[in-house]
Amino acid sequence: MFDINPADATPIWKQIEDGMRRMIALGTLRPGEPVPSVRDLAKSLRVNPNTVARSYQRLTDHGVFVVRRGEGTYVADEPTKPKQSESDAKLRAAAGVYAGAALAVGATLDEATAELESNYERLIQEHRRTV
Amino acid sequence: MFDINPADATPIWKQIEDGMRRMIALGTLRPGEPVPSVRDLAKSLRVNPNTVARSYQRLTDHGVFVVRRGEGTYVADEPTKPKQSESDAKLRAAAGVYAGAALAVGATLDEATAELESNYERLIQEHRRTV
Amino acid sequence: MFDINPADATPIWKQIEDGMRRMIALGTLRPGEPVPSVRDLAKSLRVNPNTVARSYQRLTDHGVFVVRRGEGTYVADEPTKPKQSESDAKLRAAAGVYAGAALAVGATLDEATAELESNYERLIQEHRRTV
Amino acid sequence: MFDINPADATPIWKQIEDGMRRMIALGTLRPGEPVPSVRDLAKSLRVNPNTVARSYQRLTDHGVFVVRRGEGTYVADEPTKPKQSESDAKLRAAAGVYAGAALAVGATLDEATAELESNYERLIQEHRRTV
DNA sequence: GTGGTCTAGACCACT
DNA sequence: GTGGTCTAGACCACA
Repeated sequence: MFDINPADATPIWKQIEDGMRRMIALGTLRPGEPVPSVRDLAKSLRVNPNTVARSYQRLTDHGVFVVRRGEGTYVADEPTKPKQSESDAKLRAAAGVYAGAALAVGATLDEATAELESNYERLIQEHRRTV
Repeated sequence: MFDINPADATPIWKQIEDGMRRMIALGTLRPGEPVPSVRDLAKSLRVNPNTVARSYQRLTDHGVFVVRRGEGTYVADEPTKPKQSESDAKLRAAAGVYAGAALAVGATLDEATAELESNYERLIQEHRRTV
Repeated sequence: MFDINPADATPIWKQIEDGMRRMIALGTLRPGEPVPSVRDLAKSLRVNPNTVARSYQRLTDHGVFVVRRGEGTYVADEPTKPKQSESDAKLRAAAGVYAGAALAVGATLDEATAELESNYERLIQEHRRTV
Repeated sequence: MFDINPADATPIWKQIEDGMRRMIALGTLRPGEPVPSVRDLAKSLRVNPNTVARSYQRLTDHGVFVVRRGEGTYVADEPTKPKQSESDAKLRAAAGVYAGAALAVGATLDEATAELESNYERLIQEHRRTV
């Protein structure tokens, strides 16, 4: 569904959580649709099942997923939109980190923007491919 | 010289390392110039000296700083330019993380770019102020 | 696995780092194999875990070790061969120090060579014993 | 008279002390001969005079130098030969360090020996040149 | 004064 | 269990 980068400092459970949110945001995963079982996803991502379970738990807690007991896990019908303010804060924080890294390697704003665009497109393509 | 963001998950020693690299990249800190002593910087950042020492030592190992024993620490005369390939890889990795975060909160490419720009400018301003 | 010599002026963390590199160079530690946990090695060497961690982290930074989060530390699959030029430089520097010491105590080249050989063999034996 | 390598981890005062011992061992500096003044040597080596003074003090303490008040410092008439056992111990320790470094960079015994020889010769040449 | 090393112990996150 | 980070404090060597 998406790739896990073990070298990245980002916790794996967060990479999974973000990956799921991206798929929903992009419409690759639609409200009401089932999501892979913890075990299946763990196997396909070559990751510890506990780690996947942790991500699912968080997504469920946040109302993004719903669990139908005995059936499985599904994307919530009315995926709770995080408050705009929260999303903004997260985006701003992430932007600050990226800008700091770009300046540290001596990249210009143009270079940083170009790299952002290509990665943005790449991620979208990766998710589309999955469909 | 720059700010430490304790809320940021980025380790403090890395924030310091990146901050120093930024100051050099921006020319606020020039080759041959002395950098604050470990103890001074630790005090001004309200951080344990060991943490600052760790950053300094990494920068020294990478040839960005040079130590004159018993005297102090200085910006290297010929600040080793990291290979272009390495800088590119770092930038790409950071861009991937940011793009992923942006998509996860449902931000458009334009929004992500705008946020990047404002943060990029903000960091530059902060460093210039120090002069 | 190897001995730490507290009398030696060489920092402990460097003795550990070099010891690990030797074990890999000698094949006592093979690519992909796990290395002792930080805590275990610290206990067996009777050294503070932080000191061992420092060595491990340097080795990881240099691509000699890889960390699987939450699992443990392993010898990298393709142990990065340091550039020949770097190895040469290190060897030359070390040789210069040794030659200087030998001359300072009035040892002839033959004596210095003999002592080198016996120590070289001794270290190999010590590592082989570990197998 | 000899070179100081500030990059080398060996303390500068020890580099000076060893350098002096080498010059005596090689006969470039003979018993009864005067040695450069602390200030002159400090200037030519581009080193802090305190550092040179420290080396001279140690050499005087060990009976290698003698101070004639108001005149200057001279090589002792009967340079105290360090006990053979002490010299051996020093040589052995230095050999151990060098052997360890050689193995750590994956050098063979032949390579290590060759590098030792060339450095040994180099140092002798450097001292002879000074005459 | 400078940086370097080491210990001790705490806390955290990941698996 | 694993490694990673940070603090606190001590001691040392160097200049």
